Amino acid sequence: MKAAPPTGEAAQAPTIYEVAAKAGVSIKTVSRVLNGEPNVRPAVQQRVRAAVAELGYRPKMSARGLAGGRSYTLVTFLDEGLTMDHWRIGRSNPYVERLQFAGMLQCRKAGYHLLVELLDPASPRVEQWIQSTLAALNPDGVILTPPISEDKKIISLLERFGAPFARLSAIPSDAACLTISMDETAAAAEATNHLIDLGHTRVGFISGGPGFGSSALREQGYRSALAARGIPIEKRLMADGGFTFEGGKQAAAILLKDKNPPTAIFASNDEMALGAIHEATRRGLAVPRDLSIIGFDDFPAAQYSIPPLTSMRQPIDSMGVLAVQRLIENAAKQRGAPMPKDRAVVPHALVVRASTCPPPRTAAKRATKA
Amino acid sequence: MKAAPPTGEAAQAPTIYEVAAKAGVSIKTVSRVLNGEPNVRPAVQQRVRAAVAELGYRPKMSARGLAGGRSYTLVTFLDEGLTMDHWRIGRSNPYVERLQFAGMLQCRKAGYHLLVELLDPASPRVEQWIQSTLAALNPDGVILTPPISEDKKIISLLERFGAPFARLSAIPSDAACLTISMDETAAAAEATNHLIDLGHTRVGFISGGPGFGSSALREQGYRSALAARGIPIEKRLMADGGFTFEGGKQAAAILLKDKNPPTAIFASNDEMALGAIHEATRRGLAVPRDLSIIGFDDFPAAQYSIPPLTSMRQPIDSMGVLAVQRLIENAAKQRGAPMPKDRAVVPHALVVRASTCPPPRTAAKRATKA
DNA sequence: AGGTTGATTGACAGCGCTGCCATTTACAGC
DNA sequence: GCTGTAAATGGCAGCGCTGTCAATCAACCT
Repeated sequence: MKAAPPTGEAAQAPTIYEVAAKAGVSIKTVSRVLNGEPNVRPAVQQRVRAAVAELGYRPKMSARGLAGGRSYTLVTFLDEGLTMDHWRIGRSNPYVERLQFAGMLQCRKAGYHLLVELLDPASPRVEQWIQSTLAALNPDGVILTPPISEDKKIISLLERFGAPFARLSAIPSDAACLTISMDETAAAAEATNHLIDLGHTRVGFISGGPGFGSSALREQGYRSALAARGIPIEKRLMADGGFTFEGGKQAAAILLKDKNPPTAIFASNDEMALGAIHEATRRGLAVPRDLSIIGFDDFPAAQYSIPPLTSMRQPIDSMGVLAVQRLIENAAKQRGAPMPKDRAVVPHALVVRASTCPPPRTAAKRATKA
Repeated sequence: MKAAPPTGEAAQAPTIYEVAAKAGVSIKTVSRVLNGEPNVRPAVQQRVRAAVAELGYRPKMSARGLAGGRSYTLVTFLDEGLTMDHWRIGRSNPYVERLQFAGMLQCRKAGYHLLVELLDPASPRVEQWIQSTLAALNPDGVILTPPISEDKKIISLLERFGAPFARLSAIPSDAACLTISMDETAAAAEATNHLIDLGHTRVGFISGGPGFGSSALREQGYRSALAARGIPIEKRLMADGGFTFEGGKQAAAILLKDKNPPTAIFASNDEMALGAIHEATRRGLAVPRDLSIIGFDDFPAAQYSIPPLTSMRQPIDSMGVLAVQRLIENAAKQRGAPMPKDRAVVPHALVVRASTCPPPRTAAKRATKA
């Protein structure tokens, strides 16, 4: 009487017409209830919900996307080169894994879906690629992971295309987007202080590669912590590890073969810290007895290393959840509108495990093999 | 002249109408070219492709999905409980990670997208949940991972709903679907033989939990290998590790505290093998000198353990690629039709690293602490 | 040359939903 | 009781594509 299904056949999956018929309302009212729009009497809402439940109805994503402009989809862009490298050598990428999963769980709560795409910022056709990808997927929001989250070109492209996006672990810029990160500098300083508090004065530092904004920030934290304690900053106590396990190993090798090696090393991510432990162990140094090592990020692997790694936690899960939340909120509020410039700082925390302790009494006692 | 965009305004993203106008053909012809349908003159194809390239056009997924019934989307179902457990304790799940990534890469090639969903087989509303999820997403195919791939109920549900699906690492059933796996039994036998060939006669076995079809198969391979060599099968040389690190540790503890402990252990997955190494080391046993340990799966972590783990490779990447390929082929051939019952076996391979070697001369020489 | 077949193309109707606008209904206020 | 206003609904036109089927065109027969 109110509305009839256009198809006279028993459909495989129920459509909004069936629900409307069963509830005795128009499809538009069903739509209202489903989308939480106001001005539907409680009694009617109940009837609709009952019909929905009975039919096991769920609106078809593609139909919603086509009609409403909202795709109920969020996309995460990963750096193609970085990801493929990880992939080839069979290393997992905890950052991506945690982020993706946390994001997915959060999306689920809102009936959203999270897609993952690889993006090669160096490709000559990035612009075209981004445009067509956005067109095809029509995502309600985009999540940028490092190092892409720091890429000026990508950022301005996304801005130009008017896509709401969030940048993770990045230095705030004045782009119209949400930037989510921890206070890298403060956290790095705290990590360094942990070592100093333990009694170390020769504290080595392994930095990450350029291209990652956090790299510079963490180094700055290290420097400022030393400076604040009146400890001189020595170039020979610093080496680059490019944020990789191998790089960390090599950097540690350089630091440790010095005539006057550090008694503690702050590696600016866990992978490098693990590499450093590996290298130290290989050289016959006991960690932490002979050499304390602290990492950064507190990736899952940190708790299972030997010895378990002391690290500064970067709350990736929270960042993922927050990004998803805000992106969805934005989409719900004003479809298609870019996300207003904003900044969110998530709290970090020192996680003390077994890879750090006070320095050995006599530094000379250590036996350092070539 | 042939076709005009229905909207008189400059759209944000180009639609098929713009392309058609620019190429001077009807939208249907553009559609044909884009979908590789036959019967379009080469000259016309070229014009269309040029227009597509110039505009950076890509068909909108939702429109395609709505109109054609194909969503260009594949869904992977993960076991909710298992996944959440991994998640909470901060362990990564290499199986899922590799599968998902390999699948994603393969999807990309065909313009497809891979979604990941959590499914709780124990929920009283699974049926409803699956139905509505399939309705909402309308995926062109579903990938089932263990232990869900073994779940009778889920399988029959999927069959009933007519969704084409692939089961990974599962024992073939007579459901209308593709079953992809390695020859678990043969592989397990080969792993066992590797140990026997090395000279071991007391070979322990750590089994996985029930619910995983591969668990029984691997144990069978172990048994048959021993039998084939005339080595008696002893209950005390076997323990259950539930496919987890902790379980592997505990199982190893049980095996090693025996009066006449094994000189080698075959753990039926890498996680347990790593746990076994951990336990052995904790007890003062050197791996592999005092105790050889072989794993199964050859997960990425195997190559980074200390010592690097000898393992039997399960080609998860290939399985993911294959599943995606076949599912897409099926969708292209006959939209909506269930996948014909089929079986694919992917090749395994022994990867010898440093955790296995001949047994010690005198077993009594070993010092086994409680 | 007329007819026939098959290749090539276009017209058009939806797919299932939401946005916009019209309509109806419910309550105030006077 | 009668407008005025806001709350509740319904009607309907698409969103951008693909499927179906009809129309056109070219080459091939007899």
